[in-house]
Amino acid sequence: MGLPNIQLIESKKAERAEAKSAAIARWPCETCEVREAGICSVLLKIGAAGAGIQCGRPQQDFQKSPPRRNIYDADRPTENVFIICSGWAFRFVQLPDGRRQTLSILLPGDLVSGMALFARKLRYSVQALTKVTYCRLNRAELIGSLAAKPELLNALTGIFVAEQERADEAITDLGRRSASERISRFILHLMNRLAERDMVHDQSFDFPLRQQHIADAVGLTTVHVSRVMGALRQMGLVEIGGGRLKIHNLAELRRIADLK
Amino acid sequence: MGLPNIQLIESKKAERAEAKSAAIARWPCETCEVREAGICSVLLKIGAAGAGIQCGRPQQDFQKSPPRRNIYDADRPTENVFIICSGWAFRFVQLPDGRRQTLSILLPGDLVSGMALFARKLRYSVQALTKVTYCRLNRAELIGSLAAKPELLNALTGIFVAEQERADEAITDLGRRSASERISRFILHLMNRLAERDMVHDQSFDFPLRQQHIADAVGLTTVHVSRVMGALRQMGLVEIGGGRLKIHNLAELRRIADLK
DNA sequence: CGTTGCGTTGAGTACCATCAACTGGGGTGG
DNA sequence: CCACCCCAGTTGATGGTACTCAACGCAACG
Repeated sequence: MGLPNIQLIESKKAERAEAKSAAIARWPCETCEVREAGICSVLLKIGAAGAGIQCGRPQQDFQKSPPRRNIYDADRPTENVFIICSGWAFRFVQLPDGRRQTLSILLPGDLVSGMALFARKLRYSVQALTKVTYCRLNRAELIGSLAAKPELLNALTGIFVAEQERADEAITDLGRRSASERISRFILHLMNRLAERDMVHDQSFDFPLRQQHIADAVGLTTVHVSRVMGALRQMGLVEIGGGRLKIHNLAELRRIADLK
Repeated sequence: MGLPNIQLIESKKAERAEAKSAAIARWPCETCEVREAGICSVLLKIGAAGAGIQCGRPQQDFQKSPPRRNIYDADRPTENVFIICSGWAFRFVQLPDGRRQTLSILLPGDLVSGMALFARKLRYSVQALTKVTYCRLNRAELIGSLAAKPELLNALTGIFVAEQERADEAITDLGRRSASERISRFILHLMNRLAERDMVHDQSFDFPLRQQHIADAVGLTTVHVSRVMGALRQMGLVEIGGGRLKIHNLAELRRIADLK
């Protein structure tokens, strides 16, 4: 009784493994590490229910981008909505004279922006910061399934509210806070979002940003970012290197950031 | 044939006038000057159709506020959503140390904020800037009628997108633009919004803002606002007085504002 | 006629930008 | 292997924008 059963189990395992690797090719969501984050969990649930999103059109709907390439250019009409699957990206505006402001950093599981659902053209561009894989969804299709799927509507309103609150916070930071406040808040905010994705361990996390990216996000110059970050490092609050950031003195960093 | 008819007409006129003044007491929307602006037109259409919004519960749902009083205090739970009927208001955050940032100026016809629909507590406060009348709608009721009323959903998504775009613009302004750019953009943006309400004539419009309000909106101090506005005045671009602002050189102001 | 709120102006300063030089690491090609 | 370059970051010097503190004018108001 022993051996045959074991063989059976092994062969089933192999079957499943095969099925899985086939699925990987067709459907990266199956193995996605952040599939429970953000809007994806809802989309997958709906997709599983059979009716809803046609996320499964395979080759076209999952894209890759190398670092520093624009995923979307401002004001270009598109029928797609983007979700970041892996890697980091950011959404930004560039003024004619070259000044640049990034509006938000996009992490795995993030919808590029809620308003992308309801507008064919966006005022900002989206650029890959690391190697990025992202998912393109058809806007009209998504909106169509919105009326019939209250969970989706709920998830979206949640995303809208969060985005708007974050925007209000950014306005306050840029309007009224000093450079060191802005930078330490930026770091802590990033850590919180990564922690939600279980991407922080031992107060240390991946940090692929150049100082230029930080500067564009907090409205400063790279030179000044260098000075402030240097000070934070010298005070023993953070340590940066090898594409990672580690926080050594969270309490003090939070104090500087004027948090809680 | 002549006289009797005229009397009839006159008496009907009187009837209608009576009915109208009764309606004013119960339902200020009837005579609202901005009833076609923003979300109100949709709400009124739905209300007229009979089923939807119970905007007509009279005495409780229309409120007045004197200047400088908070209509809503940050983080206080509420079941209401606000719409500004007349007068100016603004939504702002106040940091513990007293620094203040206004997030948006609210004009007649404005929904206080789209996210107010989906959150019981808001991170910002709302304050009357002039004498204000505003309408309180029940949040749950409004959301309830949302599924059944696609026009309402459309209007709301439009408002969401506009708010988010405005927020992105504010982030860019505060992060990357100089004081004079910010102030001239602020003025021009305000003029555009007032023009949509037909409240601009001869490039002149009501301007009840103190320099403190401008400073809080554009992230500067009152002293610096005074200097920059003084310069704009001295260059002959604008004229301020008697609670009104008049633009004398639109082209040059737009140039300074880096618009178009 | 004192008070209060708002705007203006001046002097001095802090913060952050700008310009420029220099370092160190990583890749590339000779 | 080394020379070279490029990129990111650092550091210094200098300057400008905007802040702080303070005084004053002015109009509205009780």
